[in-house]
Amino acid sequence: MSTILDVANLAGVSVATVSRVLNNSDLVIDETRDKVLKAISELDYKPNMLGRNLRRSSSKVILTLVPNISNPYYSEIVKGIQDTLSINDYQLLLANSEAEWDVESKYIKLLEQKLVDGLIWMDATARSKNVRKISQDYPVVICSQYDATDLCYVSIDNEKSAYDAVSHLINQGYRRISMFNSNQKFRYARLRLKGYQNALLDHGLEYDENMVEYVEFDEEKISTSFEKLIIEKNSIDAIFTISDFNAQFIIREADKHDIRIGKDFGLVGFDNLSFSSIIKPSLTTVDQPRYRIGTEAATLLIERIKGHRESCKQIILDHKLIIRESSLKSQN
Amino acid sequence: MSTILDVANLAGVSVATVSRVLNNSDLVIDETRDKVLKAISELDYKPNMLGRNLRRSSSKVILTLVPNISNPYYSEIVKGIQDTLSINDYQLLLANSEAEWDVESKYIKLLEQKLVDGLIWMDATARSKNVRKISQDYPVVICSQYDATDLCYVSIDNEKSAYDAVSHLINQGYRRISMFNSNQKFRYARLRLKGYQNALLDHGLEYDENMVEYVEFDEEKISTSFEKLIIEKNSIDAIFTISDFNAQFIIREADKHDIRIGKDFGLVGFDNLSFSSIIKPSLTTVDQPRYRIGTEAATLLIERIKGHRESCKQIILDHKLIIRESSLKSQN
DNA sequence: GTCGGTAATGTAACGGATTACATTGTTGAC
DNA sequence: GTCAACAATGTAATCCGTTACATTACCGAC
Repeated sequence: MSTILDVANLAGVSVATVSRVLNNSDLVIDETRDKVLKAISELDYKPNMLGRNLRRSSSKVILTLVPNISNPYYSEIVKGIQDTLSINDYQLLLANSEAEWDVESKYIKLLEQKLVDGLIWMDATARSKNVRKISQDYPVVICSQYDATDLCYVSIDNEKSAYDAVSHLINQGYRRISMFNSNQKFRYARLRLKGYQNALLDHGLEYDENMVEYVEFDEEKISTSFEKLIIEKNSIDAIFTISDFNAQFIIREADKHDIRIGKDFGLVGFDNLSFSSIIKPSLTTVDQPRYRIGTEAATLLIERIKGHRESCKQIILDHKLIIRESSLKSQN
Repeated sequence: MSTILDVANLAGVSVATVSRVLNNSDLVIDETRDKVLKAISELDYKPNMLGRNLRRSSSKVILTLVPNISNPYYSEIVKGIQDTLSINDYQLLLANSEAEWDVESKYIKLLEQKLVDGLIWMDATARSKNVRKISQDYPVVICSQYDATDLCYVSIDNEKSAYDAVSHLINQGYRRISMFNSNQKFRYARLRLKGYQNALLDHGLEYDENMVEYVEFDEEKISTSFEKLIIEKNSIDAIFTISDFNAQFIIREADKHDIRIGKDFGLVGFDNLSFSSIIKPSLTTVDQPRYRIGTEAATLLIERIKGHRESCKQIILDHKLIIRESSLKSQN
């Protein structure tokens, strides 16, 4: 593996000149440049970024932490991030955080250790204290809603969107509405729970904590929870679930039990994943401007890296309730 | 941002000693170690990996190129990779290659530039020549089937698996079988096309290139292709498609046209994605041992990095045709 | 012909860690 | 008491680029 010195020697110039050629400085006359380029191609020389980055203390690489890359919700956000970064000459790398602090913290080390220049952190599960600490010390943008003004984040209003979804079910005539939530380590999960509670209370319904199930993104747990609520309690008539991803499993379960979703049973999902319009019944869901979340986050991050301290902003984008078949109610 | 020198000064020792503490050398007496550790925590010192990696010329980071992270097919492979790497003290980063050489080549630079130690390259779309060149020069494992013995790869037998799928349709009684393929830049797509052709010929059916559509993973194109084949030609009675992902859209289209899949129309997908057992009708598909593909690839890569030149192996894992409702045929 | 200015290139410090080798200090054998 | 052996620590070279500053060479103006 050849180094810049090898190139310099072969071309008969100094390393400085080679470096200038590499960095397109206009201080090199064409003749010299040609000699250098010839040497570079002859040796098949590739600059070692470890050296360059050490000197520049920057890598032009951004890391995005995704709790679960197999959840299509995130991929559209990532696309937004990718497009924005690539325009700005940054490269994007992804890491699957599994939504676990142990994993998250390992990847955050890449930031602390200067291997990446910045971090877009989706649905951080770390404690607020940790999140705050890290994002004070390094360029970080969080994709989820926080209440602090000293953090950079992009999100929808999770509480309000859950409120809207549940209110819709109530307005349709459903009364015993369960929530299939995800782990409370997710801030969005806590916020949406609040929205669920408030919607119930505001419409004169009682909040019963036994009606909330915590199921993660796991088919089996959903099946168990569903049976428990349906069979043992035999009383719920609708579910608001944290993700369309879960909703597909709920539909399947309902089917097993001959429960007709969109007729005697209401279902509202979240995220407006592509299949939600395709499955039967089509799924009422809350749409987030996912691509835009990505572009905004990337833009914010780049500003922060450039050092605009004042760029620490909080961006809340609009959500939209998309009403489809699964939340209709037959008049009986 | 403090450096190892700051720590050394504060602790009243040399940088060498600090480095020894950092690397758990047993050449440091407890008293000194304590002083150093105290200084480290006092300064909140984090070793700069750019320095360390430059010296060690290794980053302990592996890159995996995924054509499309939103395709759940890849996520299970990634999980296998992740688990294996993490046991071996490597970190995994992902990149979305969009299955485009322009993007791929940008990320491959990270390898050439020593920012990552190795690459797992899924469904490389680069020309064979490029793939071969890169994988000769750097530690690379390819996840897809190649015919060369000088490459490291892990895959199923794509040709055989397509052959099996199409033979199954024929055995069920379907005769006018179309293939919805993806872009021929994918090697697996070319191999599966071969399998499709051979299955037809071996069963005395004619191969008609107009029966093959190239649709990518795009709902709209699928819709167009479907209508073209169904309405204009009004003659196909089955589809073998390259991915379950596409199959879901085909099901939807068929529904629009009142075509009863699993009765008068056969459909076989590929990959056995989680939803394929859930949708209606449930989908006949080809299962690949995805997690295992990941673990094998990661194991191979680590061996290559360790320098076992002889570790350049080709691994072909077993596939399995999973027969469900979508390929049944009513007796009429 | 001399001088100033500038264009082109070179020299060497630097970034932050690791580590071979050098140094110091301690212990134990004789 | 001397010396070898080894433990603990320090010094400085090294990894590979970048870039401030130094140097050289050439030009035109006077």
